[in-house]
Amino acid sequence: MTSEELLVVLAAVGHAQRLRVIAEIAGGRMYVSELARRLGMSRPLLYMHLERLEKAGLVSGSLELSDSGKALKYFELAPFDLHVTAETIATAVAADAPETVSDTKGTT
Amino acid sequence: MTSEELLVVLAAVGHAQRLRVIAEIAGGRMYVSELARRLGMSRPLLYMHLERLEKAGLVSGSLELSDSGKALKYFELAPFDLHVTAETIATAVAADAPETVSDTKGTT
DNA sequence: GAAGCATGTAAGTTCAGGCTGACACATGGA
DNA sequence: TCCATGTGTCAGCCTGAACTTACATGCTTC
Repeated sequence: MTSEELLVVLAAVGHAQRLRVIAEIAGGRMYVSELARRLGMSRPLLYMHLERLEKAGLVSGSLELSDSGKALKYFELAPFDLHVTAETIATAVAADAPETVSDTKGTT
Repeated sequence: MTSEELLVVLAAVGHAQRLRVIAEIAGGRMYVSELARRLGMSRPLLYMHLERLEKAGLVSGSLELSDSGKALKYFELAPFDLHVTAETIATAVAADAPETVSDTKGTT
């Protein structure tokens, strides 16, 4: 895992609102408008956060038709298990910068 | 663990530069100026990041006197092991908001 | 057709965090 | 004394993220 990939997830999860979003849909899938009402935030804003969470692979959304024929966008948690230690981070950063500067080998 | 505490750590670790800082001192303790040179960033900036990491409990610094009598501020990793799952988050957020709105119990 | 509720998106604004440059101060050595 | 190197802090700029308002669109139901 590169540091960039790790960073996307960490940055995604490192925000109060997004933590609330995760906590909310941890209780079950929900469509956007409903979720926005529950969390007391505007839909456009929620959209942004959901987008970010989705890009990080933490949630996944799917557009579905309700009985009444209305289109509802449901979001649910994607199972994730992030283990963060100094080693994890060091490894990720190392993977990100392949060229060991201190080394004289010019394996370019 | 409240969501705030969790957030401090996650936000601290959710930044490229700070990941690099952690990765760097994962290889051993180092004083600020040296660290700044290695990472190629200004000391004031590094200070800010170190402060944030320290507040999150990820690193710890100590001012020491070198042989030459110069004061050096050494930073080293604080052992940490962060496990992030939907449950972790949900629990933290729940701990943050003690009043269960949907519940009628007034166990305040 | 108007009202209600849903998805999307495109403005625009505000604000915190990231970052730079310059400073004060201390010490050791030429 | 002057220079190099270290700590520590402050003022200020600037970018990007967060957030709001407003709109277009589609579907039902009255």
